[in-house]
Amino acid sequence: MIDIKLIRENTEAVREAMEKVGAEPGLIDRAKELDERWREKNAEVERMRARLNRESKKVKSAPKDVRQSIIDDLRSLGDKIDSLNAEADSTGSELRDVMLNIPNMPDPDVPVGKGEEENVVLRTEGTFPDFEPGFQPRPHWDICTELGIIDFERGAKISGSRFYVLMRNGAKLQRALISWMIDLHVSQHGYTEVYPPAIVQEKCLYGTGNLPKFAENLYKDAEEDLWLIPTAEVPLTNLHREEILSAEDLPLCYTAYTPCFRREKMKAGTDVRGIKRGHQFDKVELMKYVKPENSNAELEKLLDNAEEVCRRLELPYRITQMCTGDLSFVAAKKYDIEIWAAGCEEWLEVSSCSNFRDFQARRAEIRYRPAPQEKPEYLHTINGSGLALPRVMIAVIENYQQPDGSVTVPDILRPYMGGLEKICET
RNA sequence: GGAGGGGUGGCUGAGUGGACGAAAGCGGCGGUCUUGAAAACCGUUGGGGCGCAAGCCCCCGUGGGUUCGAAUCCCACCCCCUCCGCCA
Repeated sequence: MIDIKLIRENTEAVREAMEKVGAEPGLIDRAKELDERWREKNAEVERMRARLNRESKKVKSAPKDVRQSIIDDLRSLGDKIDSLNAEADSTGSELRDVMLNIPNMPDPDVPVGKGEEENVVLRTEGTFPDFEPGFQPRPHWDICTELGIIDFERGAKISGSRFYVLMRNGAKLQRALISWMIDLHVSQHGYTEVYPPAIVQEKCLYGTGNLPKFAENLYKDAEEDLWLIPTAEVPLTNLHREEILSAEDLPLCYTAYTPCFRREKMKAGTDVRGIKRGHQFDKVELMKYVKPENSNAELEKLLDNAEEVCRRLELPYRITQMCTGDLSFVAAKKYDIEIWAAGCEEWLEVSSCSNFRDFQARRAEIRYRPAPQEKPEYLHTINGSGLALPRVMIAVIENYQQPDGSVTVPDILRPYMGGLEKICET
């Protein structure tokens, strides 16, 4: 949530920001109006309640003969308060509903643009694979089926479309990547390893901003208030929900491996081949709780930590910055890391690194105390993948493929693969 | 899933209808004393909302209810602990 005070006091600036991200402009006017109405009603309720409290204290010592009439008066005052308070409450919850649907404000340095096509490629890194002249690199679904390390048909048989089964060295490669990435972030970048629940309560998803707007992308338990996480960002951000942290605890840096579940309902029909976009996938996530004044720098560091995975795997990648029109609902600034996959000839998004500023912190009530005795303030949250497994697998398999159909194991992963140098048909 | 016990401020823990946003102790912060530190002593110390301010309102697991008035009484739910059952 953005600060309601911004809407009250800087209405025009908020309107401009909403224009840039392509949000419905009426939301701001609606919020402003509801806020004014709520404050009026609430102030009235509080004035009446003050009177009720004051008079109630007198009842005990009131002379017997007037006592009953005072009580009668107060009872009717109480009834009035109840009904006016109900109005105030419903206005308040209407306001909250509107606020929950207002997206974050973009940072001033985010390029203005309407959509995906106006994102900016900041830089391209690494070297592209050097295949023999005349060799046409193949897509991973062909390579992996032939090697017997991914079984698409049986995945569909068990669970339907957009599911697959990793087999043998395919499963092992994923496991190696997970372990190696976590080790890298813990030992080289100073993150704390976490294994959180992959099923969470609804309020967690409000905290991160997945709800109320994006329910159609999520799986949920039909009977209980429990939802499958679409990313580890959800449990990691809720780890400190409704807490007040002390300044010296910050930054808190977490890394977690979890499965992720997405209904992908909106994307039906696209990317159905291969393992690029499944309903279930695995991810190693990076997440930070930081002081507001450090969030710019911390985002750059997190991006660099995620990039380190690409560098050490020696994969070609590029960094793009999202324009205002392609920012997520919650992000104030966002970079994507995309790895080049030589077989399907695509830049694959393997990480989105975002600064949410206090947007999620406000929703999830995560604060910190700048100094002892000082008032708590909302902190900033930052998050990015480090990295998403299936797409890194695609890139490794397609970029390290050999003309004989085998796949060379990147040097850095060999210790995690029992020394295996090459994945061959088995 | 069944039975019993319990959820109060950073922590321990009192509080069974009005003077309680809450005793006391510990911890934290500030000060006195001291060359410095410790001890001792004094003061201070939860969160939120509205308001220029004075101030007012709300919060004792959560949500309802009773009452002029609820931390305190009633109902429902949640969580934790112990025992039994089941189970990877």
